[in-house]
Formats: sequence, C-alpha cells, structure tokens
Amino acid sequence: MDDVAAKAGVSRALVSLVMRDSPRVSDNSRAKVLQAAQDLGYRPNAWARNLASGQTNTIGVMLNDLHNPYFTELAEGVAAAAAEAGMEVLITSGWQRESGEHTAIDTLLNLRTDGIVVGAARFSSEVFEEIAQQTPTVAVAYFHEHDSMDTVCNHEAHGSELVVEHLTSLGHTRIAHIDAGNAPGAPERRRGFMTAMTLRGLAPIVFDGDFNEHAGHHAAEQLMQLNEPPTAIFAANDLSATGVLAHLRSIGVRVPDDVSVVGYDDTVLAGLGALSLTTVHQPRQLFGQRATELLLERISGRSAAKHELIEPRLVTRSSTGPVNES
Amino acid sequence: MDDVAAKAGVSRALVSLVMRDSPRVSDNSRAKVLQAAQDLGYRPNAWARNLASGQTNTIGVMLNDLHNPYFTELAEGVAAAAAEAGMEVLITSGWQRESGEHTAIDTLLNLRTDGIVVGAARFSSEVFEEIAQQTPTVAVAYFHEHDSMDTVCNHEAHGSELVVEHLTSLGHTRIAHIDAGNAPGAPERRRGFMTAMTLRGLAPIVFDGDFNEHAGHHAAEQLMQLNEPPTAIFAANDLSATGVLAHLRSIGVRVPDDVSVVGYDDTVLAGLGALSLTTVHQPRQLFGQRATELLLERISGRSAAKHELIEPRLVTRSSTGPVNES
DNA sequence: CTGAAAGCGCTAACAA
DNA sequence: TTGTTAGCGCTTTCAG
Repeated sequence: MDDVAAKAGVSRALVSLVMRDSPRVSDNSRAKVLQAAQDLGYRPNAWARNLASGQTNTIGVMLNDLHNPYFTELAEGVAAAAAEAGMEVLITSGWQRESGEHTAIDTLLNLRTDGIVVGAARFSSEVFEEIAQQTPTVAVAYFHEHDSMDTVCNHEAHGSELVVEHLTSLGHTRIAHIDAGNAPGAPERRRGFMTAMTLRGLAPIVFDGDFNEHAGHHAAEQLMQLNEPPTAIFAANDLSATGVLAHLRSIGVRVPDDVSVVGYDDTVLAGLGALSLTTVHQPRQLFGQRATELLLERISGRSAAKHELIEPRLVTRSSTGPVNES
Repeated sequence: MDDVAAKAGVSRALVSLVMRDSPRVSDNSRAKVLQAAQDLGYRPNAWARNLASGQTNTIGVMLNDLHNPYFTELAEGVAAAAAEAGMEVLITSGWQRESGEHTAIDTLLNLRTDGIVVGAARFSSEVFEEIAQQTPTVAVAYFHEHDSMDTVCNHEAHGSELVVEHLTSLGHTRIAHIDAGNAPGAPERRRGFMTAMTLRGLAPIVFDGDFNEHAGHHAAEQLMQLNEPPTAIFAANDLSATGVLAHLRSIGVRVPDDVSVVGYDDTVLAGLGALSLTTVHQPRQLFGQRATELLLERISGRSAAKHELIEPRLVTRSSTGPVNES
C-alpha cells in the first residue's frame, strides 16, 4: 500500500480511501491511484482490512450437501441478494456428515462473517441456539421456531394439498403417499397429505419410504400388489418418484393411463422428457434471497425473530392424467 | 485472548500456543486454558491469525457452476484431501457467468488463500496466467498446458475410445456421435471418437449438438430420418443422451433392441433405473484429490508445472446391447 | 485532501 | 514451560 501511495505520489490514507470507493476523492487522484495499483499488481488484503475495520462484508453459507440441487439453488439466491447488497459470499459444506457440518460452521464462525445462512443442517436445537448467539443466523428448511434466529421454510403441507387437489380433480380417490419418515420436511408433507385427504372424505394410504429412488421402487412394488392398488401415487420427492416410475414401467403399468405419479421438489429430473414428472415446485432461489434479506435486517439491528413460510406451486407434466377404472 | 489468559491465570502467549495445538504446553495449563476459553465463549479470530502468521491454512475452490455435479464432486475430492492435510476449504462460484467467475476469483485472491483450485472456468489463457502468478493455482478440466500452473484433466479421448470399443464389440458399425461443439472437453471427446472409428475402418458419423437435453433430442430426430439410421448413438454427455432416449421412446424405437445409446459423465441421471444409461465414468473426486495434492506440492515449493491426465472407465448399463439388423 | 498515530487480535521470535 | 516484544496490512481517527 505504501508502494502504491509512493508510486501515485499521494498519501497512504488516500489509497485506502480509493480502495474503499470513498466518494470524497478527486477523479484525478483516484485514477492515479488505480493506475499505480494496477501496475504494481496490488490488491487489498482482505484479512488486514477486515481486522482493522471490524467487519467483513461477507456472508457465510453453510450447506449440508452440495450435491443436492436444493442447496445449490438456495446458495444461488443468497449470492444474488448478497451481490445486490454489495456483499461477498463464502460457501462451506458439511459433505452430508454432521461432523462436517460442525467444522464447516466453525470455519465460518472463526472467519467472523457478518452473518450465516444455514441450509438444512442436522443440528439439534441447542447447537443452533449456540450458533445464533455468536452471529446473526438464518436457517433454511429448519422447522423449529427459535427466538434467537430467523427461518425460511417451504410451506410443505400446502404443497401436498396442491397435489391432492390436482389428483382428486382428475377423479382419483385411491391415492397413496410414499413418505420419508422424519427426514427434513417429510413429516410436514405427510401431514399435509393426510389432512387434505381427510378433508375430502378420502382414506389416506401412507407407505413408509425415504428420499431416494430405491424407496420409491420398493414402495411401488408393495402398493401394486394390494387388492385395490392406488390409481395415483404421490412420492415424497422426485427421486422417490423416479423409483416408482421405474417399477411401474418394469411391470408394464402405463403412466399416466393406468396410474398417475407425482413427485415433490421439481428437480432437474422431473423436467427430463423421458420422465416428465408432475411435481411440486419450490422457489429455492427465493428462499436464498429472503434468507439473505432477513440476515441483512438482523445485521443492521433487528432483534425480534422472523419466521417465513413460502408458498410452493404445482407443476403439471405428463405423469398425471384422469383416473381410468377399467 | 487477554481475558482468557487472565481467567486461566497464564500469559497470552500460552493461550496462543494452546490454540495452535502446540505440543510444548503442559497438560495442566492446556486444560485450564481450554476451560477458560470455553467459559468465555472465546474462539480465535481467523483474520487476525492469518494476518499475523502470514498463511491461511486454507485453500480456495472456484467453481463455474454449483449445479453441475461434476463440480461439486470435484469440490468433495478437494475437501477430502484438504482435510487430510489439515487445511480448510472455502468455496466460491461464478454462477455460470464469466463476470461472476472473475469476482469469485478476486474474492479468493483478496483472501490470500494458500492456493486455488479452479474448476473449468471460461477464462482465457491470459487470465489464467495472471491468476497463477499471484498464487499457486491448479486448473481442473482446462485443456491448455501452461508453465505457471498445474492441470488435472480427464482423458476424454480415451473415454470415447472405450465407447467405440464397447459398441463395436457388440457388432455395431453405424455409430453416430452427437458432439457439443467447443464446449470444454467436447473437442477431445469428438476427436477420440473419430480416431477410434477410423482406426477400425468405420466411417464416423458426427452430428452437431450441445451438452443439453434438447440437443440430444433434436439430433436423434435427424439421425433417425437418415436412409440408414445408426444402430448406436453416442451422445456428448448424459443429459444429451436423455434427450436421445426421450425421442427414441416417443417414436417407438426400442432401446437397446433397436438402437443402443451411450452417454458420458456418469451423472446421477445415468444411474436412474428408468434410464439405466451406459456411460463413461470419470473419477471426479479423484480429480479433486489430485488437484489438491498438486497444490500442496506447489505450496511447499515445487516450481515445474505438472499436467495430469486421468483415465475414465466405461459403465455398462441396459441402454446398450447387441446390434439387431432386422 | 494529507500525514501521523493508534490499534484490530493474533503469531513468532526471543528471553527468562 | 512461560512471558516479552514486535509486528502482520490495513482502517480510522484527528489535526492540519
């Protein structure tokens, strides 16, 4: 920095001002400084800068699993909102293991980022509490309401409601749901399904499953052996739904002619022509944006917690059709 | 830190030693310090630490696109190797835009991470040169050999060779390749295909395409209208191959009975039961590990550039079968 | 707009 | 095994 100042023939303080885009620098000096910096290959040292200024202008994002498009789209939303606010984004991942999540959060905490967005961690309530105490925190897809931190969640139950509404409007009455136990979001989806069915005077068929292809395959196998197999299957997520499709195809059941299939999440899979799955779309980027906005509010002082529920919407493709009771 | 020292009744230097896991601290003092730190909720400030020590113990990863499993698996490999070496990993993304890649790299450069792994950026040769000059750098899936930086690449051409070998061993002779223009890796795949075909005295059929589903769909449509349609189609990647599958299915062509289909990448798509695509697997985690190892070598002083080519392997599933010239 | 001076929270010799 | 003393590279006062 001294070198730059010398080369530009100005004081070090001025260089600092220029580097921080201060408005009170003459265009002339600014140009000289920028030129000198360029020539010398100078770039400000973020560590020193943050240390001195006491803030980092950076928000940290901790994602449980980078392979899951859910999280990467979330991060994309965060990045967009952060860019708009002139903040940088740093990502760490727990690589699907809880121990990894702890070190990933620690890295961020040690970095003293101005705030942290946590994507569906497996942390206990206490751990979350502890994190939120150290820095502004907002959790996405975490279904507990703490006073110390904000949350942004999908209205899972409403998604299930949309599915049931769609299927019943097509005339289906024997509708089965393959759930995903206690995985994040699964209980809400199941609950929404049961409520929506009951409300319509229909008997909810629920089958234990999981958020993966195998679970869908297995469940479909069982369901189709019932005396009165369902005419529509609502899987816990898209991956599970592809398992259902694979099984139905293997036993010669036509989709949607014989059985309708619905997924949840609207991942890239669902859109593939070869699958063309009706599914529930979540505005994942929006989650990231809202999370970031909440975080920025917190950073600038809000103290009361906010908990947002975001509405999903149904995407109709060719895996669902009118009931066919032949 | 002073507070911790005071509370533990020791000097600040001792606290520093404990925080850095120095072996030359008595168990007694260590316990006291740790206890005090815990009570006070103290955690070392990474900025200050790195500033003072002149090194960050962190490696940066810049990924062009987080949605692409290729990159996230790459990052996973980096994380694994870094963890083994006791280093932290910070990820930034360019969100598919070149301008984003620039700011992402700048963030990392300003952070002064000990080194950077760059995943398939769209940077020009000059930009790469400039980056490599500022910090140890290794590029993955970048097919130019610079002296200033290491590279790790998939042996794309060999993957194509494996495909041709597989198909010809099944009796196929009319094999078409849907390529992806000049997208990263595509020219090498195309070249490998042409060489392998020519070597066997077969005429290579190449159709212009891209790395997406639509391209595959479109190309398949054209190819099947030829007087002598191919009996096997080798798409540039899995996504393109799903487009092929979707079209073939829509016109009632059976796979693999009538036409065999092969992808490239072995993404999660290929493994789905509903698609079950024969494809070329790349050990993406290994890419990340090797990249990190190369980086660590650079960090500890190696100056000569290394360029590694990693061998892919064929994964046979049910989208390929013996030729059927009925 | 400049120049000087203090200090952010820590590490790294060196002494004790 | 511990304490002392300088900084690391920057920002931020503050008076000029």
